[in-house]
Amino acid sequence: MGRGKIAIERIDNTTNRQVTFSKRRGGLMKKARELAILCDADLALIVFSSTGRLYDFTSSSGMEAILERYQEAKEEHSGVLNPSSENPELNS
Amino acid sequence: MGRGKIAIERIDNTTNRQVTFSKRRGGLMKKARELAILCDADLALIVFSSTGRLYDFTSSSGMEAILERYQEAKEEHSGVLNPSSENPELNS
DNA sequence: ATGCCTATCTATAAGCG
DNA sequence: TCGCTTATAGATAGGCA
Repeated sequence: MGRGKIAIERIDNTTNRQVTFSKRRGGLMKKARELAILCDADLALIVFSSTGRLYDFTSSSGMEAILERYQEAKEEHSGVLNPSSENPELNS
Repeated sequence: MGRGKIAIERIDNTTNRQVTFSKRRGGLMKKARELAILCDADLALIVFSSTGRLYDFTSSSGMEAILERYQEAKEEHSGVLNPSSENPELNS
């Protein structure tokens, strides 16, 4: 999106890469926030720039809660088949 | 984006919310992947739908590595001030 | 309830000051 | 090198098969 299209491959020019990182990071964070609100989703986004800087975003429940939930989901995935003791609002 | 614009607030209609979730989740994952490639960023994205389903994406280094790195970064944040032993390619 | 389509709305690549 | 601007590529809301 922009005056010209670009290929999805590493941007070699450092300045340009950092500018693009800054712009796209913002856009990604915004999209993440919108998804969380619009669809009532619980999410976490962790980003490290190529210079090693950390940026993150999480929906209301917070990083710790989401990471815990992630670990639980992974455990279920590899063992438990009927997680009936959770999801009080699992409808549809 | 779309035939009409929408407000960023929870979508009440369940069907519509799930359709939107599916579409936007895909878009978010794509953007995350593009950011990782274009800007050589290391990132992790964890998403739980409102029905409790898990979706995730990580750049090449993988979820475990990124979560470890996240914890380390957090520790540094609250103590170490000069992480000079890293970033071999920190030029700008 | 799905998947594909496209008119519109957004994000953003280049430019400009 | 740094924001702010704007033309254009890209995402997607609502439709339709």
